Amino acid sequence: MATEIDTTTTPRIPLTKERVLAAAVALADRDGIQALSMRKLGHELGVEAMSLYNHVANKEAILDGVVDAIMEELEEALGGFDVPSNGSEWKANLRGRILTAREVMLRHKWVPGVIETRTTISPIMMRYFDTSIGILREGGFSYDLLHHAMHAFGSRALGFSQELFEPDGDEDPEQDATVMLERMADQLPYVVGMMAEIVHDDPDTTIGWCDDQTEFEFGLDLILDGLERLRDTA
Amino acid sequence: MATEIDTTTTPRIPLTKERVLAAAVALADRDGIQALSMRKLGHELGVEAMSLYNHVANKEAILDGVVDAIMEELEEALGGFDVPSNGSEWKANLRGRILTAREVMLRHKWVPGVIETRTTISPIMMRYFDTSIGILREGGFSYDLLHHAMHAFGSRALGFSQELFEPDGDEDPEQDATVMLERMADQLPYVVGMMAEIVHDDPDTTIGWCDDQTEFEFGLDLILDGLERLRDTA
DNA sequence: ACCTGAACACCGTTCAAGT
DNA sequence: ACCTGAACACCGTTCAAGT
Repeated sequence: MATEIDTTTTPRIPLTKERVLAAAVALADRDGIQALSMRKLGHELGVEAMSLYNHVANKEAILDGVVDAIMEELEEALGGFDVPSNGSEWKANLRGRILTAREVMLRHKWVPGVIETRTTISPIMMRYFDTSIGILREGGFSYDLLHHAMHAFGSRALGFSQELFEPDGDEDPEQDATVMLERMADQLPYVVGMMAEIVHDDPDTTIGWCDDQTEFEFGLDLILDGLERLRDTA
Repeated sequence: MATEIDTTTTPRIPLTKERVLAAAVALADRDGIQALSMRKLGHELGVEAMSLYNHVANKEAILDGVVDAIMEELEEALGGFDVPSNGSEWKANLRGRILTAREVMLRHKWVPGVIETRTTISPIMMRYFDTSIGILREGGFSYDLLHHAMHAFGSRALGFSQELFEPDGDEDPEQDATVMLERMADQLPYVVGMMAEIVHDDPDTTIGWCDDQTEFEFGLDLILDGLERLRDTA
């Protein structure tokens, strides 16, 4: 492996939980989340898989740990989790914080998938949500409406949204969406109609794929605007 | 296993792809998605795991297949995928279809997780989306706006939303959200404030857990209302 | 206190062999 | 044509043994 430490010349750096988690993040960034196994992670650190158990309880603890490591990266990117004092600017403030979270997630695209498998909320995650809630509260929302709002955001509060059917890297052209579309065109009148216009709007791309950033911001603004309206009519 | 076929008395029903997929759905319904392994599925059918490969290409094909089986169940629940002729009722029609999809997903809670791992859209899924798009189109939406709308719905179009941190069945009380909340109360002023009011609103439950159905419908209506407004101001 | 090697109980999948 | 048994290349994890 490219990043393996040369144990013959390099004096052995003692293993710590922090080093294990940092190596786990690096491994997932480089080779994808499916490459994050105890054996491969051990190999990356120049150690047997079983040695890792001296520093973390089990693999679940590693997955909890890497999510926390990413939350720390987000806290740094935001300059700390704080509720800004200009409460009336809640919309721009929340929007900006969510788009920063999105940047962090785009740097570690495997993180959303791991977050979805977590069953507990860690303290740092809780602090992130606390200040998100705080921004809404200082923006004049009732706790009742703001609670609904947090549910409405869902994963968007953390900067990602479920893009259903993200096409895989290894593309079998025979079961490509384009091929199916041609073959089923008569059964899919509205999809065909939509595609024709999307492609027209975006002449650079052949098959009119979507700009994820634009779509994310569209959905985010739809929710933010809707919440503002509910706040003002309550 | 309770549902295993008694091969000594029952004449052997020939294995087919349909029987394999039906058994896979039943197994996941009963024991959870993690129980759906080739070996266990074979055992359920009174056959070795390797026999399954005579009827499906591999495990991925089984996962594709069970999603399609659920989509067929949805098609039946909806009485077919059709675009109703009363286009002006688009909002109620789309809302009703999505809530029906949600009922199907609640009958098979493991399905959303499987859908999230799919990389291709199957023909039946495509037909579902085609008619969803059709409802919006006949409701007076431009293809451009309706395309954004589909992205904004995300998984909600299929009746589920990413409930972050769904608490697990096996609850370690020490890392329960309640315990952490007490311990971190001073660092989480807004969460504490919100909780105080949510619990007050809902005196039946001790810790003020959320009604997922209510929250799903809130988010859904927020998006539907926002889209209607955009359609009318465009 | 930390690391290792062997082992256990699982995976998905292949392949040659059976009927 | 369909099913089987053995095997391969992986998993996470336990445990006794090393230093």
